[in-house]
Formats: sequence, C-alpha cells, structure tokens
Amino acid sequence: MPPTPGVPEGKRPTLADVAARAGVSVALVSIVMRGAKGAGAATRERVLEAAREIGYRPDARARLLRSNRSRLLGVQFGLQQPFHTDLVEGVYAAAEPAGYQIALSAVAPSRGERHAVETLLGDRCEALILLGPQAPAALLAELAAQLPVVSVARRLRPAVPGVDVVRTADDEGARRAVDHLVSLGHRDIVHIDGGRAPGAADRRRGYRTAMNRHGLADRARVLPGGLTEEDGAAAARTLLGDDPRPTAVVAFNDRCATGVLDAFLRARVPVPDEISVVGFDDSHLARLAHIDLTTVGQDVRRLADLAVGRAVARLEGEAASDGETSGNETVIAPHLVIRSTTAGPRNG
Amino acid sequence: MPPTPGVPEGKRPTLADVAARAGVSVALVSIVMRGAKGAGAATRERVLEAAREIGYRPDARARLLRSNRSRLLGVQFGLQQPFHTDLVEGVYAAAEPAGYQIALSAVAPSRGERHAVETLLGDRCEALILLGPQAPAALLAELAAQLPVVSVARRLRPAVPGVDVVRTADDEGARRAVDHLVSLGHRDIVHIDGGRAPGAADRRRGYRTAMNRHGLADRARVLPGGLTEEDGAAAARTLLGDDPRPTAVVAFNDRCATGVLDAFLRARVPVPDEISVVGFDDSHLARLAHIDLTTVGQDVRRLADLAVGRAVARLEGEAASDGETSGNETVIAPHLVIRSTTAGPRNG
DNA sequence: GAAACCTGAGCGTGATATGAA
DNA sequence: GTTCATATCACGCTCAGGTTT
Repeated sequence: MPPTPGVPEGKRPTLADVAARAGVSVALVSIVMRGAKGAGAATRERVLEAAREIGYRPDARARLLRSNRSRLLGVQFGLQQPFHTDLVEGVYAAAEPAGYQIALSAVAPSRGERHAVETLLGDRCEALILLGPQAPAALLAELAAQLPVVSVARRLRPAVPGVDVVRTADDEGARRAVDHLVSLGHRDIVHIDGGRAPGAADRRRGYRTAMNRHGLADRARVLPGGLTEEDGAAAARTLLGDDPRPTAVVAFNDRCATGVLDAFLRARVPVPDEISVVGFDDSHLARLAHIDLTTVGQDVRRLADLAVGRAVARLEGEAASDGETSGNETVIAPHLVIRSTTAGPRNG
Repeated sequence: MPPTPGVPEGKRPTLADVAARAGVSVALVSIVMRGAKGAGAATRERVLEAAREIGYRPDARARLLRSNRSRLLGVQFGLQQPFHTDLVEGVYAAAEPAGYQIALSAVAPSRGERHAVETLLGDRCEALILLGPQAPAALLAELAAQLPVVSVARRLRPAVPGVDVVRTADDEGARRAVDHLVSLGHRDIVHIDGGRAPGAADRRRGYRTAMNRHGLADRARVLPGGLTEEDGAAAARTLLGDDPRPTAVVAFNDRCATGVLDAFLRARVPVPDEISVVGFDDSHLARLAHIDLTTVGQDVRRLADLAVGRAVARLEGEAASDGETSGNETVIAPHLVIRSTTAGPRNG
C-alpha cells in the first residue's frame, strides 16, 4: 500500500494530521468536520481540502466515545427471514434522517439472540430494536432496565416494564383474511399456524374469532405449521389427504403460504380454482409475479418508522405517552392485499 | 430505569466504578477483565464479583480506540440475497474463533455499496469482506490501498492489486450442470443467465464450453435472465412459447431457477418429466423439501472460512502467497447436488 | 458583542514503566 | 527473580472555556 504523504506510516490520518497540514488547531478541524459553526469560510475550505488530500476519515468510535451520546441504535434481526430483512431496510431509512446510526446484529442457527444482544450492548448502542425476539420476557425486562428496548412484531403479555412494543394487529389481520374468504363464498377454511412464533397466538385467535362470527365455529380447524416453507408444505400435504378438502387456507406467513402453494401445485391441485391460499406479511416473496400471493400486508415501512420513533423518543427524554413509564404498545392496522391466489370456491 | 447502586446516574458502569467497588486500581480491573496475567486469584475473584454486581460491561469502542488493533472485519452483504445471508452466517462462525469481530453493513435498494463501505470504514474495520460486490474495479483498488479487501464470489479481471478474491469456479459449475444433463440424455439445453451479476460471465462461458465439448455448439442458447425469481419466471415464459421446447434449463442461480420452476408448474409443464431444471448456489432455498432443486453447490462454509482467512493473513502481516503483493485469487471447486428437478428427457 | 480561533481536559480503555511484597 | 499491584500516558475525538481580532 502506498504511504500517504505527510501521514505516519501504517496509521490512518487523524484530526491532528489534518490540522498540521492546514496549519490550524485540532479543535478547529473538529468543528469543520462536524459542520458546526465557529469557523470562517476560507479556513473551512482549506481544512476540507487538507482532509481530502490526506484521505482523512472521521473515527466513528472515538467520536462516540467522547460525546456521551452515541446515537447508535442496535438492531437484532433474523438473517434468514425476509420479513426481517425488509424491516431492516426500513429501519436504516428511518434512522439516518433522524441522525442515528444503525448497528446490525444477526441471529442465525449458530448465533443466538443472547449473543446478538451482547454484541450490541458492547458497541454502546443507546437503544435496542429487536425484530421478532423470542427471548423470554424476563431477559427483555433485564435489558429494559439498562436501556430503551423496542420489540417489533412480538407482543408481550403481560406488558414488560420499559419495553415498547410496535406490532401489527395480528388478530385483525387473520380476521380480514377469513372475512375475505367468506365473502368469496368459502366455508371450509383452515388455518396453518405458526406455533410459538411471535404473532402466531394472535393470528390463531383472530382466525377463530372470525370463524365464530360467521357461524363457522364448528368448521374451524387449526393445523400445526411454522414459519418456513417446509412447515407449510408439510401441513399442505396433510390437507391433500382429506376428503372433502377444505376450500381455503390461511397460512401463518408468506413463507409458509409459499410452501402450501408449492405442495398443491405439485399435487396438481390448482390454486385458486380448487383451493384458495392467503399468506401474511406481504413480504418480498408474496409480491413476486410468479407467486402473486393474496396476503395480509404489514406496513413494514411504518413499523420501522414507529420502532425508530419510539426508541428516539425515549432517548430524547420524552416520558412515555400517558405519563406511563412502563411499556408502551403501538398497534397498527394490517391491510388485505388481494392477488391471484384467492377466488370463489368451485361449488360456491 | 432503576439506578444501579454505586454507579453515577444515567451512565453505564466503567472500569473505574468496578475498581472503586473492589477497592483496587483501574489498571488491575482492566487486567482482570481481559483475562491477562498479573492478578492474584483472590483479587481476580473479588473484581469479577464487583463487576457482576454493578453490571459492568466492557466498552468495545473504547477498547478498540486504545489498542491500535481493532480486530474488526467489515462485511458488506445484500439484505435480500439468501446466498449472502448464508455466507454471513459462515463469516460469523469463522471470525469469532479467530478472535475477530464482525461489523455488518447491508446493501439494499435504498442503500448503495458506497454508503455501506463508508460506514464500515468509519467503524475502523481492519479489513473489508465484500460479498458479491458490484462496485467498479477502480473503487475496489482505491479501497485496497487503504486496507485489505476480499471480494467474495466476484471475479476481478484483470486482477486488482491488493484485492484478494475468493470464489467458486463458476465456469466449472456450469460445465458440471451441463455434463450432468447430457449424461441423462439431454441435448437441447438452455442457459438462463445472470446478466452483469458477479459470476454470470463465467457461468455463461462454462455453459458454452461444455456445450461445445459435447458437440452441441449449434444447440447452445443463452437467454437473458437475472438473479431474482421474477427474472427466471420471465425467461421461462419465453421458453414455453417455443416449439419444440428445450428439454433442460441451467439457471443462473437458485432464485432464478425457482422462478423457472414456478412458471413451468403454473403452465402444467411437469418438472422433471418434460423439462429438467438446474440451479446454482445450493442456497437454503434449493434444499427445501418442496423445491428440492438439483443445483451446483458452492461450499459456503469454505468460502466464508477462506475469506476470513485471507483477511486475517493480510492483517497478521503475512505476505501474499508466492511473494506476490498484488491480488490473490482462491478458487474452490463447486459440486453438483442432484435432487429431484432433473431426469432423462422423455424421448431420450 | 460577535465571529474566528485556540487551549486544555477528559471520554473508557490498554500498555508500559515502576514499585512493593 | 517472580508475583501482584499501581501510576501514568496515549488512543482520536468533542466540548467548555478562554483569547484575539
């Protein structure tokens, strides 16, 4: 690597190097680099030029160390979950205009939530945004005692003090899915659930509520599923053996629904002609032209905005709304996205 | 939040707080926390206990600031690419045993590679691991002048000085796919390519080479594709209009192949009965029971290991092998994973 | 008085030098 | 000499306070 002129070998340039080159004090360079006021236009230009020449780049960590604010939001997410990666994108977009940086920490089979959170804490994040956390409430409470914590898409019952929750009304989402199917003429509607996944309990409940309301309580049926394609496909294969088959399926999420779709297609059971399928999330997957899944949309951008907003509000010293210090819950409405995997039943 | 006893309000505990509580010097606490030698067993225990009591946690940033080594590897990856998220998992697994931390920076539609890299540099990463970077060679060269850079899955021709490349032999992978199909009796084999995506050119070339070798040069046909399901589905729809149709497709990657599969299934063209499909990557997707895609496997774990290994080797001062200071290329062999989307042609 | 600049201190660590048992 | 412990400085930066026009 070619040594940069005027800079000690092997070290990246610092404020001091820029200062020396521009013939000003370190503090002044700091002012210029931050774009703060207190420097003349001419000097400012000279400093910026010097910085450019030697390839100066601010050290984010030193910066954070000095100012007691770090302006860092820690985000925990599942590497393999499209809904999470969609959310991460939204969080980036929401955080940067608000003047916050994002530290990402992934959860994967070989890397648990505990580990992910530890890393974020070590990085001096000011707040934690946890996407669909599975951690026990006690752990969340412990974390909340140290810094603001926002749980996205995971409801906490009972509420955990200090943990804000931002989520979609999962029960309402499931209800809308059922309402839609009933309005198309369906009566035999099955729910393939998400087991213990965040949101699964509410979606199950919403499904049952809606079936009851339509007088279909005795036809309600919940099949164990999960949040992957495999889970959906397995459940669908069970359905294929039924006689008569249900005419519609509400799946836990889009991945699960995709698995259902695929199992049906392979068995030559046309969707939606013989059976309708509804997903949940409106993730990237559902929107793909060749899947084109009717699904319950979560407003990802809004969830991300709210999550960042709650974290920032706590940080800027705003008391939780209602003067309540305990956990706050923000629930946003889902919306049904009708695509091509639903239609009226054959013998409607 | 309940104030921790013995710690200044609103601040997280520091070495000094632990020292005060344990009745020792700050330096000694530092020694204990690092597990370095130079502390008595009894004192060590006392310090650790004090630390536990007040909830002390080392400040990663201050730590990095002080030691001129940061032991941080910056990883740039595509949020929506399963192959990348698989790789990230491997990188985590490889880095931590080697004593390095990972800083993640995502690339998304709203967040370009430039931005992603800037963040990593600001975090004082010691080296950059770029997954499938699309950045121009000039930019990579510029980065490599500052710190070790490893490009994963993106070949650089001509080699860029200072940039190490770790990749799968894409051409060989495509050749193996074709060989497999030919051995099954196929002759009309189409390639749906990846356009300008990393690896696409080599896969195209490998496909053509193999077709030539089998004396099928005049049947070779490359359709423009891409790296998403939509791209694959679009290309597949083109094929559906052909008469006669090809009997086999080699897709650029698994996502693309999945799109192809889906388009065929929708058109009631049975796979593999009427047409065989081969993917590339052996990503999570391909392994799902209901997709069960024959594909060219990239050894993700090995790629990740090598990428981390190259970065670490550069950092630990090892000269590049062969005494060459310029970019080094490590190419690993792909392997064919035969699943259920390939079979002999009908009129074989 | 304001604008432009500088000095000095300190953020939480790690490393070295030095001293005491 | 070895083991344990401390004092002191430095890392790169920001900020409060001072000095000069």
